[in-house]
Amino acid sequence: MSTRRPDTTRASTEAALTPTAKVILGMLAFGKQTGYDVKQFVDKTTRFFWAASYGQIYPELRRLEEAGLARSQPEPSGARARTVYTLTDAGRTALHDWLASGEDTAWELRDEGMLRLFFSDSASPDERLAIVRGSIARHRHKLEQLRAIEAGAAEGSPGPYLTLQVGIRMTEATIEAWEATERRLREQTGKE
Amino acid sequence: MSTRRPDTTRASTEAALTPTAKVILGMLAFGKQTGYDVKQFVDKTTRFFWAASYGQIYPELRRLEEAGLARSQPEPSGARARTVYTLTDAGRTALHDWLASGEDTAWELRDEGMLRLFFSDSASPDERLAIVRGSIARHRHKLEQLRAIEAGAAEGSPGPYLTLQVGIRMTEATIEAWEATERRLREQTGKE
DNA sequence: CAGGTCATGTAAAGCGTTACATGATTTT
DNA sequence: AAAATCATGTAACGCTTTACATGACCTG
Repeated sequence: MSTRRPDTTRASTEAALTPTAKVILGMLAFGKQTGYDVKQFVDKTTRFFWAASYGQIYPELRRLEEAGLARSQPEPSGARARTVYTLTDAGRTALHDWLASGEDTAWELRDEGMLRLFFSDSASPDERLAIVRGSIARHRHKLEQLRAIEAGAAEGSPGPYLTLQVGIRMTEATIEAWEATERRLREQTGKE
Repeated sequence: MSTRRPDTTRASTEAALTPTAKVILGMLAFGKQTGYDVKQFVDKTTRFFWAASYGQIYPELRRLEEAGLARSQPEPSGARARTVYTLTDAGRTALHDWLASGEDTAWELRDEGMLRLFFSDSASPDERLAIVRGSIARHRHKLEQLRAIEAGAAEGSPGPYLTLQVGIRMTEATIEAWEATERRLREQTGKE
């Protein structure tokens, strides 16, 4: 098995998955059924590193069906409309191909706290300290949320569990990095 | 009823700064002069936590001037067009207000490696390991880039320097977190 | 004189959130 | 009976990248 690049020849006729398609495919494989379902679970789990909104999810579900990666069937609960989605074989393949292809792994961070610190020469020492403390507070809050998930997380499925562990360690370390900065600033200025 | 946005209340008439406005204001305060200049420096420094493209920068510079936060003057170098921007007092104030306001500190991460790990129950153990190793490789590469910046970074201006330190520590810890996951997987499967 | 850098910009497309709108069902 | 949750969707808007287009200046 050589390192097969996405050949234009055959088999790769499929358009690349959109970002939201990736979560949805995964969530459907995970047993999630409706758009609502997917959204709830995203908000409980992946949101820290991969968010999605209804405005993306519902249209994308339809697109996935058009593309033959998912199949929908109406399963109303009483008189309440409800559409259940399942992966097709093509969908399962697409998910697997994406998981197995190490290509173009997106990584993107938008951290306003870091941007503020970067420009903090335009602020007073006290304001700089406030920026640092603000970041610490926010990351601590995030850590609490992650730990809350941890508490209720069965170790049953390794994927989510391992991911949570990485997220927790990353966040702990981020807090430490910011705390080190705080210490540095306090030492320099001798401030409280 | 009209969608009332918090505008016409005098005291803080200024519309909120767009994301790109924040980098630009900071960069101008930092002594950067042209759009090109701003872009080069962003790519060398903040890009890891706050990116910006020409397609945003040039229009935003004009908007900032319209809003009275920046002033432009043509300073061609020879026959080559060149527009130099400077902060106005209002611009300096806006920058400072943003730095000092702890409100709504955006933090957003998009990490495809984590998403893959999350869904890796749909992959084989070997593929899961490959996902983890891919993440490690990518973060190591980023760390190298950060260290390269560090080498050439004068400690002169504390803001950028402190930010770089935070970034380096964060990245180191992220690598460790992923390596711990790799170890865990190797222990479980007894794989190479 | 070729290739790199300086310098400016635009158009189209993609991605994403927010806010709105609707109504059924379940829980308190 | 009210409030929360389940469930689906759209329209408007905002942000961002990508790809294109142009041309001057500098360095080897």
